[in-house]
Amino acid sequence: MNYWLVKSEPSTYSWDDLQKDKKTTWDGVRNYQARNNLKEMKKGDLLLFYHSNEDKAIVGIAKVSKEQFPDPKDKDWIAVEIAPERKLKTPVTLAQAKVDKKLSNMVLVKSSRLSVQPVKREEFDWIINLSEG
DNA sequence: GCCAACGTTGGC
DNA sequence: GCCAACGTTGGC
Repeated sequence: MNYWLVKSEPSTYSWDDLQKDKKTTWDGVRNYQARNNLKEMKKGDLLLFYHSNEDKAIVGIAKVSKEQFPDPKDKDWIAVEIAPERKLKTPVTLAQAKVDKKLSNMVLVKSSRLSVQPVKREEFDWIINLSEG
């Protein structure tokens, strides 16, 4: 079981949109590193759902409901399907992650532009702990 | 809205 | 294959 983080601008597609839709095709990724991460995703893997720009916070947990398939908009790229797992009780902000010793090595902090990134199990668990104690 | 950081493109 | 130019992302 692996853990990931995906980013979305809430004005484009928010956590609430995902909860409303019950599932969504995570397509439109046009970056090789991000694509490689998409390829690694297995059904049942958990994803942190991060709101960039407006919130700059991890707001929910989603899971991979369908493994890689061709991006419907461009067959040279791939997509996965994700479904909401649950909303975090309190969002964990980027500012929190930056100052937290356990999270300061996260890809989110180190390489902020990557839109699909791996998360370590310890990081994932600690984020849940920060959010829900 | 600005701009730094980074990835991609294309001329050589 | 190098690297300058360019476009995009995303924090501030």
